[in-house]
Amino acid sequence: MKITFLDGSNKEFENGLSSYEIAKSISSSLAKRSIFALVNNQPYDLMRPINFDATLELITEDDPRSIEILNHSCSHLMASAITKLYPGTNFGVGPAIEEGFYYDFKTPNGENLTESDFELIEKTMHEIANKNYDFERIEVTRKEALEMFKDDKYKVEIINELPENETITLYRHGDFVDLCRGPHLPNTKFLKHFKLLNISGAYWRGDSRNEQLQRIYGICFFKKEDLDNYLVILEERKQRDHRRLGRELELFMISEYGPGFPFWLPKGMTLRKALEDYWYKIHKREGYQFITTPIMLNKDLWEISGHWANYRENMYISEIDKYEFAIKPMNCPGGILVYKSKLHSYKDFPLRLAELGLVHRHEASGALNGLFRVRTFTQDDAHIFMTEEMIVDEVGRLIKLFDEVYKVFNLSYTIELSTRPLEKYIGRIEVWDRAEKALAAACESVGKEYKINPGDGAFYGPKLDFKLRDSMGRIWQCGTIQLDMNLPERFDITYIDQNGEKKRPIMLHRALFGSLERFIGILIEHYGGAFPTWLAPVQLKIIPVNINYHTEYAKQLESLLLDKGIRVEVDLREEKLGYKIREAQTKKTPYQIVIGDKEVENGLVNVRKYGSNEQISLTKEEFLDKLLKEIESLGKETIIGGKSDD
RNA sequence: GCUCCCAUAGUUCAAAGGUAGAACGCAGCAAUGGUAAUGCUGAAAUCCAAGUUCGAUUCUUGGUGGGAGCACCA
Repeated sequence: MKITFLDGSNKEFENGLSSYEIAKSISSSLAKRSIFALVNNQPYDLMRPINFDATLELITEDDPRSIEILNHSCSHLMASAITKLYPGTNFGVGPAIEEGFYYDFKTPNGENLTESDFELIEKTMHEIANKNYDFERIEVTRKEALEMFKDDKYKVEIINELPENETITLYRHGDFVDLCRGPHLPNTKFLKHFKLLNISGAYWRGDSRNEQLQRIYGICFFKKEDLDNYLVILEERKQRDHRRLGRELELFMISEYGPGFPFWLPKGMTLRKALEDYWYKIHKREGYQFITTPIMLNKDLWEISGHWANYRENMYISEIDKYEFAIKPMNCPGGILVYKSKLHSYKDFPLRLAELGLVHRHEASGALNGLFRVRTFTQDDAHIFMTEEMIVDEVGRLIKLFDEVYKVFNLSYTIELSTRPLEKYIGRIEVWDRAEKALAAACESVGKEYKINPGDGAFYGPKLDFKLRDSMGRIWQCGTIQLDMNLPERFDITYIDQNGEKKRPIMLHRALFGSLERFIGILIEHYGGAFPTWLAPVQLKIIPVNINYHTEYAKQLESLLLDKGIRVEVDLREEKLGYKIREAQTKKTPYQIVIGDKEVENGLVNVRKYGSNEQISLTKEEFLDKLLKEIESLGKETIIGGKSDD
């Protein structure tokens, strides 16, 4: 057989040689370091014989692609250890994931394992791995597979769902055999530096109607230092957690009397207000009009909108004067009432009605998570009414706006286009197809990549979702652009076209931040609490060296800055200078100014930027001018280069 | 909602079947200072309910709240 290598060279080999043997013929150290191979770009076990002309790429442990194989094999190792400790355990699925691996299982007597079992499982894993078992690939028929796994109902279910013509493969190390597509490591000896991280429940096949299995997450690396580094990173992420920073920086709190109902503290409210001001400014520029709609409306309205039928279990409902009222879980019905309050012409389009709308949703208790998932939040919502021809332009314009705003925060994001659900959807398929094409075209028109998320659209229309990442690597939907083919019908909204005829407009929902709560949660973690000056709750701390001699000048400076809208505080406490400096730094105040004799005599300020040890002397006027420029430019122009926490 | 874990001053952590100790923060007093913690003194806590027990904050059960994940979702 002829094997072609990556560099384009090729060589004849005896049929049936494995990648390992081919590697060995080139260099024994290459063979040793190789983890798996890509044969005609298909992942192949290193020891699997090749019987045909093929291209061959050997993947060594230095290649990031090998880490997935390592983790996948480690999940098998864990399963073998659990089987040894709890014979008869049934296994669900056990893949490698972005960070590490997991395996779902159910012990024979249904006893639940806990974190305290990790030590023993890890020890057993090491014992098995140290036997240096080869991972053997075994091909079997469906019948053989069903016979082998007859005691494992999950595996039987999986086997029965494999396509008829697919070769069924098993992998064995030692006496443990698992149904698996592979590929795997050549040998368990690579599995040395792993750690089990957490345990939880997980529904079989990801469906809450099914029974719950146990899931253990773990992670594996080739080198000990990589594992150690990872554990340090986990620790650092905890330091960045917005719930922790929210408390330390006094931004928000959540009381046990209102789970999921955050309180904004003065510092957090200031930050939020800065964000809202920015939001108003750009939306005004983009031609939006602003409204506020009531947070509570009569049940009849929710019956028209369909929420009463479809969303009731998430709504807070109250009876007033014998009528049922619901607190709004969404702003759209209110926005539509505003639209319907007058007759509209095609000349009004696109009509953009924006609202910082406070909504309440009764989310499941287990879903709550700091500011990321709450039961009351403010959506930076807007409803846009237009004709179908306007969709591509308007959505393209929106994507550009979203991009501009996320760039201000240096946030990276991905776009997902969610299409028509397979079952639960309303409207005609042709309309859906056109709408989906329009959203895709809008992305393309502004040169943005998107991933298609088939079947994940809302029942009333397709949508573009903008996903941001938190410090734990979890992805959260923030921005969203949704076409609505339902509410315009239900509310019978119309406009008058060129010919004086009544027509049905297209309606679009969109949110840029998604919710202020979630977005600010993301920002807290993104900046690690060290906000850019324009957002920081306290932008500037003035610290007099001696409160008896320097207070007057400090107060003068304060009123000069306050007058320009700078958020400034003077620290007049009877504490030592070092103490106040330390606090200004731990609270991550963007700028601190120290006022002493030198400054008072010469009308100067001594400035230090957060994260920097550099001190700069400027005149008051010069400093103010630069500070205002920095704030005005949203941080693009800075006074002094300092460490940025992005 | 489900599985597992957790619950002690405002916060972060100790300790114990016989009512609990520290650090930071807070209050008072002293100290007047040049870039990350001045000293002393003080106030301050066992989430709620039932059970076991001579005695429970500790053990058991239930509730409430929190964390990780699943499911659900901005």
